[in-house]
Amino acid sequence: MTTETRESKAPAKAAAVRKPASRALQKGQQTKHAIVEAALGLATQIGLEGLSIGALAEVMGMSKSGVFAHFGSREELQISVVREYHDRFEHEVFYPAMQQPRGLPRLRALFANWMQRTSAEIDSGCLYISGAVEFDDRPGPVRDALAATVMTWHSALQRAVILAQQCGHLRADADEKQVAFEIHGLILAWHYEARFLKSPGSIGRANQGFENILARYSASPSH
Amino acid sequence: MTTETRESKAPAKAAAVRKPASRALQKGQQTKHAIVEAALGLATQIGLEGLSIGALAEVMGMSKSGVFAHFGSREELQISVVREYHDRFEHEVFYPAMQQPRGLPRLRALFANWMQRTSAEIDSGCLYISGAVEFDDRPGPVRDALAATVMTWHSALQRAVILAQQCGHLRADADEKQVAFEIHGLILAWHYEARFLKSPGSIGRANQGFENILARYSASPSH
DNA sequence: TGCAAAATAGCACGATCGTTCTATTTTGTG
DNA sequence: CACAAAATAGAACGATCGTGCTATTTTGCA
Repeated sequence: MTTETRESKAPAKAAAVRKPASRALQKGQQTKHAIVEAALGLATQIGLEGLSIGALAEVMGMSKSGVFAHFGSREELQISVVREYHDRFEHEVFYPAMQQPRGLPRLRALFANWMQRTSAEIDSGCLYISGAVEFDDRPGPVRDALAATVMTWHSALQRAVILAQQCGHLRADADEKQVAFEIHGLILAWHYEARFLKSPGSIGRANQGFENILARYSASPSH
Repeated sequence: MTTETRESKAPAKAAAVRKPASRALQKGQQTKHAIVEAALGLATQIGLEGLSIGALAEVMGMSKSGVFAHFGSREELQISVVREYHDRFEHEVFYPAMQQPRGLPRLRALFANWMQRTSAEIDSGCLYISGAVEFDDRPGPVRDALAATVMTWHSALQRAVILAQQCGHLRADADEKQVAFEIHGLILAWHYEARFLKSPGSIGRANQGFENILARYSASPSH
């Protein structure tokens, strides 16, 4: 759940030679980050493909070329948005759950944080879901970045399942991919019904479905 | 699972006065249908929003305005595509399953046909899924048509669950919305993993998940 | 075979898109 | 303060979009 070797364009001497405290030619970086944040807000609403530099410039109160110069291409902007989303997802879902003890507590925390994250996205939209639809047959670096990010998260989820098995909380013969698949389905169904169909009660069905999955794969007898 | 009162523009006398057999000013209708079919093919690949009249005209070997004249607006074209998709879904998934006896056989057939349908869409894309993402925060007649169509299908699925309960195949205390929710999640997760992530084995996980759901809500003891 | 009507083509419009180019302003630092 | 470099603005480009307008072709029926 880590992604290294980014921002390779930054000159190495920025970290080597510095005078007062630790600020080195940062004005560009911080407005770039502000642009990415605004772009993420737009992308979660209208999608990565619907994200346009013109609309982004208007939100930022800048000129199109001023925004464009930070990325060099629309694709690079989209990739930056994907990375920003990945970082937020990591900090809001993954890291907090990692502070829970291994096994069921951590798995529950992962699901609860995931639900909470998606809950906030019922109004704004989830980039992992909309991006998957937009780029499922559009090969290129954006799709690769998106898919790599999602698969990193899925691997983390599967690892939590395996740990729960090793702790004796889940049946040892359960397939961690199967468990993660079914959990993923609950999130997707919830997002679909809540955000698109706007059917009430879907959050309860997602939570109930999670309990059903735990009960099925639970190591404890009966129930 | 029926949608009446469509094609209201057709003059009523077309069905009243006819000479030879039963063909009345049909050239326009049949090319319109051909256009909608081609549009559906495009929309399943690049989405309803990505569907452009120019690209559609090129595929059809027609002029832009020639295509446009059949619909009067892009929205009307999109709605026609949604209706065409609905019809196909009905004929490929719903109607064949209705020939199975009530209860588990029919529910299994619904899921199997749904899977088969989605399986064919791993290459082309599913309009109910991509459309939901594209129009989840874009109100208008296209969204309404899409949502109504999906909810019709969900109702049909829930009705099949209730029938299975009445047949004694499923537990009477199960919530049909909960069962349909979990089944829907399996389809969504499969579509996501197969079409976007391209992870192998996801079809088996979807089928396994369905068996898990049936086992959970089965009326028969143990198992 | 004619003739009205339907179907289609051709053209142009304003708007928006990503991108490039060249000025101009702002920044950080000697 | 001065000066180089970074950051931003402004204008323009070709392309594509949906749509309206007017011709032209094709159709169906007397």
